[in-house]
Amino acid sequence: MAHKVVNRSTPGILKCMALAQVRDVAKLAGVSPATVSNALNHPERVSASTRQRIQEAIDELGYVRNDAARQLRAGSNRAVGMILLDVGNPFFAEVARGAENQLTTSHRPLLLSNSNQDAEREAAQLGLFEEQRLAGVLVTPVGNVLHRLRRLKERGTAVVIVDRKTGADEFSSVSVDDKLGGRLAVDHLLERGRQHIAMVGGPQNLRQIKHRLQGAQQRVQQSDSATLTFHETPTTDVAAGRLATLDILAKPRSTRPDAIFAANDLIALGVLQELVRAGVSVPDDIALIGYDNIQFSASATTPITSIRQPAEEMGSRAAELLCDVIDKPGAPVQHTVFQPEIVVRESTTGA
Amino acid sequence: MAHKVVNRSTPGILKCMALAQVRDVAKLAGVSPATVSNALNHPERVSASTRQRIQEAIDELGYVRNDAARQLRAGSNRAVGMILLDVGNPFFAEVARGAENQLTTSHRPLLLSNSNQDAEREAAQLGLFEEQRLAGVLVTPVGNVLHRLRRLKERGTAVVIVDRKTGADEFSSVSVDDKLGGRLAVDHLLERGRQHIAMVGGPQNLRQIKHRLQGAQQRVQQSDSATLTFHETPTTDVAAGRLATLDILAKPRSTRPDAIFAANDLIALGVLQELVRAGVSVPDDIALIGYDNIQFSASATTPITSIRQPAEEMGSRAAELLCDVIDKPGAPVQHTVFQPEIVVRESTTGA
DNA sequence: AACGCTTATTAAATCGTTTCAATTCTGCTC
DNA sequence: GAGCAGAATTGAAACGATTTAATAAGCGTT
Repeated sequence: MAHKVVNRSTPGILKCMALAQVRDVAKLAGVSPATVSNALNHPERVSASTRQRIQEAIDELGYVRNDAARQLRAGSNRAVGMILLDVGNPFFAEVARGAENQLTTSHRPLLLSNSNQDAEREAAQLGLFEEQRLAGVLVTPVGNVLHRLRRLKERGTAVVIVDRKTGADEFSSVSVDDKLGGRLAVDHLLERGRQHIAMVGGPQNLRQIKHRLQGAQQRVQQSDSATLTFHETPTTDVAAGRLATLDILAKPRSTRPDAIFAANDLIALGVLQELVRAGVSVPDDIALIGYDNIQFSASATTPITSIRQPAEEMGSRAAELLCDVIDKPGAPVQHTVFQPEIVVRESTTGA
Repeated sequence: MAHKVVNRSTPGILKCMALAQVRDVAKLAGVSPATVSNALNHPERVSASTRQRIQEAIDELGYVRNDAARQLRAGSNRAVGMILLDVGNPFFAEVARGAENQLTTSHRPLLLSNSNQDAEREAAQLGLFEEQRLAGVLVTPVGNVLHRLRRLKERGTAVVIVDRKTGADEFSSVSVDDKLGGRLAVDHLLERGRQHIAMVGGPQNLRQIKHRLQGAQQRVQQSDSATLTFHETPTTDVAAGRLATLDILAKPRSTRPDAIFAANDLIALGVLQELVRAGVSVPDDIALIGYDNIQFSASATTPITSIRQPAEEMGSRAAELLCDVIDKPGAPVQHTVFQPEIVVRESTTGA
């Protein structure tokens, strides 16, 4: 009898089990590819007995679905991507954890990546996400990416902004009132009798930091004696805090601040390290307050007062909003704004 | 004149620019889809003038390649995946950073995810990676996933094990000599005159921790007076360290250890917190040594002596090995074993 | 045994890109 | 201007899954 010639290198199983596909599974189970697909994606459509036979064939062959093909046909991808400003910062790690937990309950894989606060990297990552036709993206914008985000949205990818409220109501967002945070910090310092505050913080093009500074300035202006200076740092890590502190300590003693407000806790830790090394007493000589309330600020040489942001909750809420956007495309955009809280520790109060 | 009927909703640009594809670009640029593809993937095959025309069409339409289709046809994916034990642990974050930097130079996107030391999550992540036919995977195994990794390898996905040398020479790996690390830690404590050491550490099924314990035990056995007890914790975070410490402090004072060896720095920080809170002097009453030398251990209440692992280097080396495996499939497996070093700080020496 | 009616299964079309082989075009030599 | 090499371009066939609409099978009723 004549056989149709099969164009694959047919010895199949023997040759190289690298490429088992639905049709192999189907053949082994004695059904059609369509049935295999149904068994996988709509189990209720296929009888229990064939389902089992198919499962056995799958196990036997070690079949793993080719996601590219699936996606191409399905036209969509369940996964969502998240671009972090900096994985090395425990604050963002915690936000990511919150998002991940939430997404896991929605059975959506999360792809993490980080921009390192580099607009170019961010753009590259967005490009990847775009090419992958992800269901959604969680992003803390660093560069000028609004047009990219718009394009993503037009393409049907949901977008939620994390840790920053965009002016326009284009995207749902999760954020924290950074101006309030800045005010809280300064308020606390003034209450403790400090008058000359130095704020140390990463590049001003980071919205969050700019707002914290603005809040701080507002509060300072309400007092007629207090002063605020801003020491801009190129990055937001421990090293930045150390360098800035060296600068501050190099000044004549008379112009030294009596309090330092660090734009985040990593910077605060750096500041603390150099103050300790220079023999400056915290808080007696200089009080120190950080931002983010990462867990390490509580166990620092001198436990650091900090402005708490509900990191994990922010992540999970962002993920929740994202799922909303994905699942109900018509729904209005939503903004969740969290309130920062001050967590007072020794670095501003003394032992 | 008669037109062939196009099956797409043709108003195209007007209707919804969501779906510009090669054929739209081709039409606008007055060439065939094949040429567009060539312009994108093999620019040298297409003349400068058409290349430019195509580029203009792409910009005009906002065309973004559909990666699923590309992959399906190409059969491969440049991206590599990495499964971290815990993003919240700065050590792993730093390893990831190293890998990411290295991979960026090879123009390979990195997909991060974390298993949270949960075998089930790990398996799920591996499943995703498998379905995506990634070029390679960097993984620190937690569950029993050797068979999955083998399958990945058979399928053509490169695998490199991070932070653990598998017995068999199946996969290239990057690791640190954890037994030596354990010995170094105990050695240092004994040298400082400590005799009764308590090791506090996460689940023993984590290879790294088991090895650190073994190394510690070996060293203790070389002394006839020293003792070592092991306090197993279910996790490897700050909270675990705190809980274990409460247990230790609950014991009668006479049986208290005079030194604690924490299996990592997060645990060490937790231990330190509870010791401080209980008024136990570090290192006078109890010396403390951690592991990983994360940057926060240097700025703790009492700076913590720690065993340094070259995190970033490990990540970049792992990525390098992975690229080797991907690019030269025939090459032999390679193992890079880093040596840990002790970084001495106050927590074992006094001020 | 013919009839509806539900349930299981399948053949064939499709997703959007890349690639191969074939074709057209270009410029150049003799 | 015929002949030709090489470059530029293209039509049509993949890639591997899913889906739709159609077919087959089962099953109780009359």
